[in-house]
Amino acid sequence: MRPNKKDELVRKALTVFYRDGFHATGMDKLVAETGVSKTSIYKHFRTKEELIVAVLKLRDESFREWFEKRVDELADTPAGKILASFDALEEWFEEDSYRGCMFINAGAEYNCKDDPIRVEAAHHKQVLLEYFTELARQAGARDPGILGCRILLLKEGAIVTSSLLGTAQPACDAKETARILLDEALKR
Amino acid sequence: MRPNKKDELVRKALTVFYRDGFHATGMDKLVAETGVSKTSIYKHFRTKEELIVAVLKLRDESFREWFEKRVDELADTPAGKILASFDALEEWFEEDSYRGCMFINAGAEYNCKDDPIRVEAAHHKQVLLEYFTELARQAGARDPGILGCRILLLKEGAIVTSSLLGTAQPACDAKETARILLDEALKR
DNA sequence: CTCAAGGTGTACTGATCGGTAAACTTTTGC
DNA sequence: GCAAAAGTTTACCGATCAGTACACCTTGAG
Repeated sequence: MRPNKKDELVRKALTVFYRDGFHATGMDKLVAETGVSKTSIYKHFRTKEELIVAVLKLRDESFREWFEKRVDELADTPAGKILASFDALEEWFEEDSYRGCMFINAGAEYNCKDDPIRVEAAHHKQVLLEYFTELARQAGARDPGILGCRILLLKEGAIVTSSLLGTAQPACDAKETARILLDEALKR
Repeated sequence: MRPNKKDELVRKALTVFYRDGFHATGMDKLVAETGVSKTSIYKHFRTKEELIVAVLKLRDESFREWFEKRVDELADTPAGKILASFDALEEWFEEDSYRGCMFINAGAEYNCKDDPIRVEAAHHKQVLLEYFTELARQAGARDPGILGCRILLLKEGAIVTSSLLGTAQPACDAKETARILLDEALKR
């Protein structure tokens, strides 16, 4: 299997895991949906967990790439980008395939706190926090770390709420809330 | 099995499902941990899903009972109760057994949008939204519905973040954020 | 005491779980 | 062109999955 075949396996596995969940997706289903035989899968990944970690690494990379690119398209100023984040989220929520945040879902299924899957999920959130904190700094927030935390809270809340309630509305609520926090962080 | 035995089964099943997850908890493990034989379990619940729904109904009831009671103990005024919500959450986050929100976790594992498990999860969030909205109304918020939404976003965000990052800190961040939103909703 | 009714534990079902052994086919290096 | 290496297929492993058949035991009524 050529190296790009491995990437394609991970890419296809990502789709299935995201759609159906981790425990609910057996290796046999993965074989059927990716077209890659089980033996080949186990040539590249020693266990299902290892495959899941690879899937999460890809997800981290591609989600952030998409998100940051979309935010850059939607706004020019740092403050504008913070608000535009929620427009980008809204677009995501409205996709038919939207199934919440894959890292939150992974954390829900793998609870042992030093599980590599959970570590990967925590890492993703940490990197997003740094992204928002950097935007907050560029926007001139009084305390960029605190504003970053707050924006992250709104983002996570919007993801969970929109997923469970089945509406993209929380993205708008979060955006208006972010506007208030931004004002507060810039005044004086 | 006497009726209170059934409740005890659901209570014990709740502990196991919350600790280990839904798909990762087989009926055999449930038999071992509850001391109730499989035959007896299936006398009361036709399927595992039906048992899970019963567990979620109990969780909804007991969580809200604990939460609202704790908030009432911590504050007297409606605005104070909104802020005290995050103190109550912080206490929850610090429990050793804390494993995030059971409804978010359930939604992560059961993605089919009309699955009764998912419906139960959505219902729980809806009821909490009404709780916060009512507090916002009593506090004299300009638009109680909007403030309620925002507080809910903060709560969900804090739950997810504290669960993945393994720290109760997001409860404090969310509380300070709620204070800003409250001020904004009361001014003028 | 007897007998019926309902709750219980044991042992099992076929299906699927994650993972592997070994034969077979394709690709690669020389 | 030919052999070694890499990838694939098929068939299988024991364990566990959700769910059930049935014998057993307890209980309450007469």
